[in-house]
Amino acid sequence: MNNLDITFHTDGLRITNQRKKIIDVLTPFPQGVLDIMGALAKKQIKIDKVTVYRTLDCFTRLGIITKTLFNDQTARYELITKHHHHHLVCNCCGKVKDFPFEDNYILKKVGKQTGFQIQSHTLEFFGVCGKCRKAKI
Amino acid sequence: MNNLDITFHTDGLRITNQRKKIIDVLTPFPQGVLDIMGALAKKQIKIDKVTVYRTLDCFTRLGIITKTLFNDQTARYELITKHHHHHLVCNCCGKVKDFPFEDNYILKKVGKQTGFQIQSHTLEFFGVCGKCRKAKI
DNA sequence: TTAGATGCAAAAGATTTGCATTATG
DNA sequence: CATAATGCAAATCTTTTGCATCTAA
Repeated sequence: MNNLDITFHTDGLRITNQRKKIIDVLTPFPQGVLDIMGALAKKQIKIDKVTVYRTLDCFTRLGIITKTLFNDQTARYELITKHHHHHLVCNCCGKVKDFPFEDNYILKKVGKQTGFQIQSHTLEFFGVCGKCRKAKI
Repeated sequence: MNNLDITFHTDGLRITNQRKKIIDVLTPFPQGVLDIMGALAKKQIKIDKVTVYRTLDCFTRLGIITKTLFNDQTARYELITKHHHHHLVCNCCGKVKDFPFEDNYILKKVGKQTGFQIQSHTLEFFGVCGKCRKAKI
């Protein structure tokens, strides 16, 4: 019995073929539902979009992945890693870069100052990447 | 001639009645399109939703307001103030609190480390506010 | 066997587009 | 008067819901 089993079964959840396939294509890098469907398609796997949405919601509630809204109004999902990081999104080519940022300090500070019990936060940077800047000159 | 005129006219934009009314109800506090429509309705002002969207987009491109996506998948707009701040959103009652955070240092650091030219960033905290926490006990 | 999961169709909700009309500069 | 802005209808896009069927435990 591995960690995944334990996490799932405590909530009466089931490990299905679809869930296994979806977790296989998830990464510690933010992907939209279309990205995920595409990754599945590449492997000749066909899973209904609704199932993908429901699975991602399930994984999010279990704390396996995080959901972040990007500026293009779509949600991105990524596996949670020990080292929490944030993102830089290029407004020009859409490339996404990780940016490690130690935010424990600020999270504690915010909680103390405001009385809020912080459940999640988002920190995203948007701009133009080096390559696109050069291309414009 | 005030600053608003200059900003507008350099782009061949026009100051219309609708734009004046909309700017009147904008605040240095994030509002969704429905909030804005509501604020207008309270003043007996009827402006088409599409016009509101187009106006907000125009103001955003002019740098008068910022657009941020909240966890409920809708965009919020707020007047840009000298003192940039971030938000705490209560997942329970929806209340939004400001949280001042000096981020010049981190912005510069991110730009240097990654070669990105940062254009905007979002930092939002989501959790449960003090009142809702007490209410749950 | 039985409740949770899936897939299809359809709904919902936010935002965008097309186009004829209006009004600013 | 030229053209930017508006309003209406309809389209688009992402995400959610309902429901019959399937399947993991």
